Amino acid sequence: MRKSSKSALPLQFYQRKTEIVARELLGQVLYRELLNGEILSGRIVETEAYLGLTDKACHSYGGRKTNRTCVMYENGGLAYVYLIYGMYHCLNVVTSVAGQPEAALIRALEPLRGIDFMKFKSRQNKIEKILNGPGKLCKVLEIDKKLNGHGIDSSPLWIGEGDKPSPRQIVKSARINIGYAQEWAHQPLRFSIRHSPFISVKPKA
DNA sequence: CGGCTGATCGTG
DNA sequence: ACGATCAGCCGA
Repeated sequence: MRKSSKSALPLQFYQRKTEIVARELLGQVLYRELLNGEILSGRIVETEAYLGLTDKACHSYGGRKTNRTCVMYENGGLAYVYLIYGMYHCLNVVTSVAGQPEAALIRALEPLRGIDFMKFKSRQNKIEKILNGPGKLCKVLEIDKKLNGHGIDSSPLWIGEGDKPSPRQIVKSARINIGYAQEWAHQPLRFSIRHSPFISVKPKA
């Protein structure tokens, strides 16, 4: 009997302040059911908050509403998946309420279920390096634009309860690779689990 | 370990 | 043109 998505977090979880959601996503578990029925999963260890209209690093900055970004304008709880650098995808969860185009980027996971298969697929034997980056986790979990707009509370892609870190285990730091965002570049909008070997980039001291 | 580079293409 | 990236390669 396969795990159902009944354990998924309710969509209301995402319809709150984006920093809160990004922080509380730490420790929760992302599930992906593949076409062949296989279920892969990983514990979220690193996220980033993107704060919409005023955030120069956010795709919806200044109210940009395009084919790519329009899902961010929906109510929280949908997947926002986009292509980056012509070759990778990034997975976000839309946060806040309709008209507030904000999202939380899932940056790294601790592999849980389907580890052998994920090792094989990523040709990576070190468990810490299988899902430690937004592009890598999308590749291994087969997440692409076909999942854009998918409700994150049901198969084939959902998030369920996991082992949450204590408040003191949560590290806030600057977001990665958004140097162009000027004063927003150094805002502490990245959340990670302290000392986790599964994160993408170690926060500075 | 840290820094640099090319790959590759949808979006604006 | 450029990017919410990554693997590979280089030098220390």
